[in-house]
Amino acid sequence: MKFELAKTDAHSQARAGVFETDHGTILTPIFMPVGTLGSVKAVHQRDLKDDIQAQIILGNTYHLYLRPGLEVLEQAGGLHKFNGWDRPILTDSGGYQVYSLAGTRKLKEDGVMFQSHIDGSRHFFTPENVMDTQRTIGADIIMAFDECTPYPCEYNYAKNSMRLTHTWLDQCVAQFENTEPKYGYDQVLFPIVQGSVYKDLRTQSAEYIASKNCFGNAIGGLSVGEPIEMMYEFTDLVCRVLPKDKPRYLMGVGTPANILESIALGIDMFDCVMPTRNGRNGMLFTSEGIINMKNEKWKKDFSPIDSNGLSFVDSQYTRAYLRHLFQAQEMLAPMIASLHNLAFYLWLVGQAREHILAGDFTEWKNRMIPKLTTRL
RNA sequence: GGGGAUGUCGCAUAGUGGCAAUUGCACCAGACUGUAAAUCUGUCCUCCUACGGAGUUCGGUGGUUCGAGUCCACCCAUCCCCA
Repeated sequence: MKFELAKTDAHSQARAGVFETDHGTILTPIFMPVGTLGSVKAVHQRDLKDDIQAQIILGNTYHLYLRPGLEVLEQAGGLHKFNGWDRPILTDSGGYQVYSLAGTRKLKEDGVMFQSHIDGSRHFFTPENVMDTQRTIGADIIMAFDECTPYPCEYNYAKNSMRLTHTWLDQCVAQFENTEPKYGYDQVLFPIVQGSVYKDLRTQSAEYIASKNCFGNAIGGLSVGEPIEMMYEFTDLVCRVLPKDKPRYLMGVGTPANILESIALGIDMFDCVMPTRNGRNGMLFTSEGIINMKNEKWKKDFSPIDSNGLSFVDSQYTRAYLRHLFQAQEMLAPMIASLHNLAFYLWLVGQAREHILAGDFTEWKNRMIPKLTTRL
């Protein structure tokens, strides 16, 4: 694998890069649709690939481990073969589930005891077995096992949690280096910066993560409820510490505006459930603003969903019809909305890249932000 | 013509003396940031100085009662059975 910067913006920290994997090239900055269970909810692989040209998608270790399970995934020949997606895949380690499933897990020094949300069965995740699991899933990019701290978070908790994440990282790196890919293509490991919203901890964590000299680096523990300015502040702080020549991944972010602002701070990779989950719930992101498709005001709006949109659904369907589909709870509604939103997110990061290459990124970004946050 | 039953906030329901009144649906609005989410929350009689206050409500009219959706009388409407 290879990551190279094609251009760095003169007026911000934004960068345009080329990330080459055995499953194809990723042009950064990039947005990665989330496909937790091995499927981007409500979206066909064909539409993801041919229509909106997603370059990489996510999967989740915790979910895939529980179902369908490692035996199935291994026999299938890995997740790519199993779900028919032949472009890159990144798997989250389950670190986020340590946070989101706080009610059904027990945190220990050597790992996390999870109680399955599906059948209540107990499972123990360790840095080592999480690496093995991700080897078996066959993700191109593997995430270190971490603890995503909540917000707010006491200093001492954040400090101890960060230390635990670092200890686990050592174990992850060792296990990763002592094992081989299972399906004949390369895999890389990304460690994750934690430290909550404490400057000294974040700095310390970023330095530690950078010292491991992994292929790329990720920032976790943000966008968990803290004020948005705080998220930018800490993204900026961490980016200033992380090496410039390696890809930077801001986990779980975010709104279209969040993404542009974070690109300006030096982030290359994003993932977020927002375009798919909010899409399923009737929210559409467009270049003119945000639409709540369920609102009565679209009842008789027979204009296209998004006249600037690049997906076939944007011109194929009208707002009135899509609202009708949501009202009637037709399955087609979340499908259309998800595809539209993902198309928009990918268009947005693609445009960001174009403007970085053209040298007018900041100007373009500042022009876009007010539109992105408008409520139509 | 005779007998029986029922009328509650859009629809459907709960409520047999303290009730602006249960629940579901619909409607309207909001939330959602490494997915326990095709989910969740709020509003849903009217008005206001709106985590509070005021006014009008349970087919109609009258009555009993400190107090009535609830009890009584009559009326109206609907449904069922027998002619």
